[in-house]
Amino acid sequence: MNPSVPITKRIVLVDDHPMIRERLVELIERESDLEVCGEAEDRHEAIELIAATRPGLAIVDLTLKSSLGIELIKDLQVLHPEVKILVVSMQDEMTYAERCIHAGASGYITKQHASRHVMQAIRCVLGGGLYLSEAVTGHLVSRSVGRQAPGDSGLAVSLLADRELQVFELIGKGSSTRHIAELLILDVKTIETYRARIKEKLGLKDGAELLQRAIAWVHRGAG
Amino acid sequence: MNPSVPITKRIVLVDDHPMIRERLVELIERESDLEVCGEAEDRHEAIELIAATRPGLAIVDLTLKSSLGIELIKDLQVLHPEVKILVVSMQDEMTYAERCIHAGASGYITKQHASRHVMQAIRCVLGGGLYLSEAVTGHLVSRSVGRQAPGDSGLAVSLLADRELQVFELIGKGSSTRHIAELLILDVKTIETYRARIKEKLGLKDGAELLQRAIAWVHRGAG
DNA sequence: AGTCACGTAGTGTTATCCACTACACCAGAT
DNA sequence: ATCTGGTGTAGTGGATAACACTACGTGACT
Repeated sequence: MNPSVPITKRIVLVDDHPMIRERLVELIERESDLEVCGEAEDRHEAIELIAATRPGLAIVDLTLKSSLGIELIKDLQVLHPEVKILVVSMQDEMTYAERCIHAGASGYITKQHASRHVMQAIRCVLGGGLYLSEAVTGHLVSRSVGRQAPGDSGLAVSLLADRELQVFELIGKGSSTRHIAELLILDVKTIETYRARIKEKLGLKDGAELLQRAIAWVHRGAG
Repeated sequence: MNPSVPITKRIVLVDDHPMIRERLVELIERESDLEVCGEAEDRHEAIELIAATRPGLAIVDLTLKSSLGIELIKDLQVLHPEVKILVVSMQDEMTYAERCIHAGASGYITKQHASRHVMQAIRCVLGGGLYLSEAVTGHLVSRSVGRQAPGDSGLAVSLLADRELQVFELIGKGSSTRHIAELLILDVKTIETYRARIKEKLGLKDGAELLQRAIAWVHRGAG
C-alpha cells in the first residue's frame, strides 16, 4: 500500500491455445502497471480462477473447446459484474461481436489484429471504454441506421439466438444431436428444440436442409 | 562459409494470426541455429516468399484467411518439394492431420499444444522425421497397419466401390438417406447397406463420424 | 402489466439407424 | 469348373433419433 508503488491492474487469460496465452503474457508483463494473475483453459477453470483472484480484466477467447465462450461471458456478467471482459476471437465474425457485447463484454478484437491493437484494446477496456474494431463498429452503425427487412437481406443466421447459433455451428461440423447435448451439457430434448427453432427461423423444412445450410455456413468462414 | 559458424536453418512462417507468428518468431530466434527468414499471411504471399528465400522449413497454419492451407501444402509440394512443411493448426485433430500428411506435410501439431511441443516438432521435421501428436498417430496406426506406395491411397476413401463413393459424397453434402435413395433410384435399405459398408471400410464407428468424414472429404477438394 | 423471445425440458408418434441376413452377378484364383 | 470375394441390391427387427407439440420461468421491450 505504499503510494509510491503504482497499483498494478490484474488480468486473467482464458484461452485454450498456449501460444496465444504466452504471447499475451509477454505483452502484458512488459507493461509496468499490468500483470497476469492467472490463466485458464475452459469455462470451469475460468470461473474458479476469477472468483479466487478477482482481477480487473478477463481476456477470453470465444472459441474454447466446446464453444462455450459466450456462456462464460454471461456467467461472469452475473457472478462478477465488476470484472471487465475483453473478447479475443479467432475469426472476424460480426455475428459474434454484437452478441458478446450484448452478453456483457466491453471489447472485441480478433487474433488477426497485431499486438499493438490488442494492447490498445486492453487499455481502452481497463479505462472503462468499449473497444471494437473499425469493421465491427461500421457494421453496427450501418445496422442501427438502416432497418432490417423482415425477409432479412443478408444473413438470416443473425436471426438466431446465441444458443441456437452454437447448435447450428455444431450441426454444420457434423455433430450428432446427442454429441451436441453432451458438449453443451444440456438435455438432448433441448437441442431438439433448438433444431426446430432454427428450422423455423431459417425457413428450412427438414433435417437435411438444416444440415446442408449448417455445413455451408460453417464452411465459408461464417461471414 | 566459415566452418566455425554453424549453418543456421531458415524458416518461414505462414499464418494470418500475428500473435501466433510473434510467438513463433520468439521461440525460433532464441535457438542459435534457427532463424525466421520471412512471414506470410496468405497462400500467394507464401508462395512468393518461399520461392525467394528457399527456406528449409515452412510452418503453415491450416486455416488461412482466403485460401485453404491444404492447397498451399499441395502447391509447395509441387513447386518446392525440398522445403519441409510443418502444419500448425487450430482445428480439430485427426480429420485434417491425415490429409495434410497425404498432401505432403512432414508434421502436424495443433495450437492447443504448448511451445515445447512445437519446438520438438520443428526439430523433428528439420531432422527429416515425421511429427504427429500421440492422439493422431494412435488414430492412424489403428487403421492403416501397412503402408502403401506413394502413388495412391494414403486415403482410405479409394477403397470405396463406385456406388459407395457416390453415396459418400452425397452424405458429405448433407443429403439424407431417403434423399439419396430417391436420387439414385434405389431403396432406402440399399443406401443403408452402403452406409454400413463405408463405415466398415473407413473404420468409422457411427453415423456422426461418417458424416464428419464425408463433409471433410467433400469440402477439401476430395483429394 | 402484458407480450414476446429465449433457454430449458417433457410426451408421444414416426422415421431413421444399425446389425444381421440374403442373393444374384462378375472376376480372379485354385 | 469351381471356389472365393467384392459389388449391387434389398429385407427384418430392435434400438435410436427426429419431429410436433406443449410447458414454464426469466428477462426484455411496449
